[in-house]
Amino acid sequence: MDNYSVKKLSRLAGVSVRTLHLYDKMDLLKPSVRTVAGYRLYGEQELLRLQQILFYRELDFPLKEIGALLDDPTFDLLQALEGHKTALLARKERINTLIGTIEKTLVTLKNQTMLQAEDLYEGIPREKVVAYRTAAISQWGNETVSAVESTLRELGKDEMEKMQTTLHDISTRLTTLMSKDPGNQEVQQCIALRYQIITRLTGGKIETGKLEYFRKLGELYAENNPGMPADGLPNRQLAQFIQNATHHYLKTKQ
Amino acid sequence: MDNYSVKKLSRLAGVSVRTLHLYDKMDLLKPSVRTVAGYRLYGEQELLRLQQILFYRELDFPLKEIGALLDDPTFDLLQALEGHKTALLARKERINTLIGTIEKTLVTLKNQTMLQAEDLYEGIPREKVVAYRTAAISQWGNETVSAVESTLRELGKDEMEKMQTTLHDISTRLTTLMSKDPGNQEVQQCIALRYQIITRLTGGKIETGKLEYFRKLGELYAENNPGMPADGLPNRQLAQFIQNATHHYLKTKQ
DNA sequence: TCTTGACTCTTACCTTACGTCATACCCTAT
DNA sequence: ATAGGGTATGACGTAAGGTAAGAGTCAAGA
Repeated sequence: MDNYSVKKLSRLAGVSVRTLHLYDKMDLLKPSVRTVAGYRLYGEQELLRLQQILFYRELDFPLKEIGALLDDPTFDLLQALEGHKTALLARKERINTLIGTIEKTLVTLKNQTMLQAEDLYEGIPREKVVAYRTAAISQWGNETVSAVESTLRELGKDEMEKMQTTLHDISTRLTTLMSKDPGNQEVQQCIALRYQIITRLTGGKIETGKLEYFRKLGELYAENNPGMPADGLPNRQLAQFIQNATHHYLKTKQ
Repeated sequence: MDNYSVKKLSRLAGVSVRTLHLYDKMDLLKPSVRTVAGYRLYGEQELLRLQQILFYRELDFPLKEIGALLDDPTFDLLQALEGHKTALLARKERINTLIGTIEKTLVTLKNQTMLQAEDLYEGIPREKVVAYRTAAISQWGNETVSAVESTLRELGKDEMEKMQTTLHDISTRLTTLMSKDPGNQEVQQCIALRYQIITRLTGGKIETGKLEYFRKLGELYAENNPGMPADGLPNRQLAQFIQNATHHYLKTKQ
C-alpha cells in the first residue's frame, strides 16, 4: 500500500503536483501516510477518490461541493446533479444569446465596410467585387484587403493623378532605355523611383497580395469598361495607374 | 459637463461603484475631472464609453481586450469578434458534453435506486409502483420518498412484526375504549404509544407526505393481493401494518 | 455653528483553482 | 562527497470585482 508519491500520482491521474498539494491542504484528498521527512504517500483508496474528484471536476462542480458530496453519504447527489444541469442549461442559453449578438454585430460591421468599400469599386459590377473581395480576403487575409482599401481612400484623386503621370513617364522611359541601352545609368534611377512609388502605394510594406489585389482591380475595371472612356471617373485613372505600376513591378521582379 | 459622480454614473449604467474605481485604476475608464477633494466626475463622453465597455463585457470579452479595442482604432474588431465567436462555440460544445454526461449519470443513478427500491415493493406491479413513486416524488419531493424507502429498509422484518402486533393491540383497544368510555385514562396512554410508533416509522419527523405514502403503499398492496394470503411475505405484513398505523393516525388527527 | 446623514476616498484582504517562483530539505547513485 | 532529481512550504499572481475599515467631504436642517 501507499505506493504513490505526489509525482507518481500526478502522472497517473494527469494532474499537477501543485493540485495535489492544494487538495491536501483543503482536505479534499489527504495522503494516507506522511514519511518522517514530510513526503506525501498515497494508496489505492486515494487514487480511487481522486478519480471521483476528477469526474465531478470535469462536470464543473466547485471543489468544495465535491468534498461535501464525497464526504457526506447523505448528500443528495441526484438533486445536486439536477441543479447543476439546470445551471449548465442556463449558461448554454446565455452563450447562445451571446453568439447571436456577435453574429448580428458582425453582419452590421461587414455591411458597414462593404458600404464604405462600395464607392471605391465604382465601375465594377458589385457581384464581381464581392466575389473577388471575398476570395482575396480568404487568400491574403482581411488585413491586406483592408490595407489596400485604406490606401485607396487615403491617396485621393490628386495624388493618384500625379503618381500616375510620373509612373507613366518612368515606364515609357524604362521601356525605351531597356531596349536600346540596358546598361544605362538612368535605368537604375528609374527603377529606384518606381520602387518609391510602389512603396507609397502599398503603405510601406510591399506584399505580393497587395500588388496582386491592385492589379486584379485594374483588370476588372478594364474588363467592365471597354475602351476606358476618359470620363474623369477616379476609378478609371486608378485602374490604369495600378495596372501600369504593378504590371511592370511584378514582371521585373521575377 | 462632468455631471456624474461615481454613484450617479453607477446607477445610470447599472454597475457598482467599485467597478468604476477598478476601471479607473486600470485605465479603462478615467473620470474627466477630479475635484480638489479627489472626487471623480464623469461627463457624457465617459458615459458613452462606459456603454461600449459594457457591451463588450456582455459578450464576455476580457477587460484588457476591451481597453485595447477601444483605444486602438486599428484594432481588428472583425477578427476579434470572429475569434470570440469560435471560442464561445467551443464553450457551448463543452457544456453540451457536460450536460450529456450528467444526464447519463442521472439515468444510471435513478436505475440504481429503482433497483434498490424494487424489492421493497414486492407484490405490487412494477408499473404501478413506478407511476405512483414518480407522482409522489413530484408531490412531496425526492427527499420524502427516499426517507420512506430508507425507513422501510432500515426497519427490517423483525421490528416491523413487533410494531405491527403492538399497533394492532393499540388500535383494537382504542376502538373498544372510545366506544364505551371516551374519557378513560388509558385512551391517552394508547394515543401516546401510537404516536411513538409512528414517529419511529417516519424517522423522527412526522410529515403528511410520508404517512400518505405509507398508506398508499398499503392500499396498493391490498388491491393487488386480494385476500392477503398469510404467506409470510414481508410486504404483506408491511402493508397491513402501515394501513393500520397510518389510517388511524390520519383519521384522529383531523 | 454644529450635527447628521449621505457620499466619497484609499487601502487591503477575500474569492477560484491553480501556475510559478524561491528557498530549503531529502534521497539515491556514482 | 557530490550531482541530480524529488519534495515541502510559503508567497505572489491571475479576473473581476465584493466587502470592510478608517478617514475625509458635502449639503441641509436645527
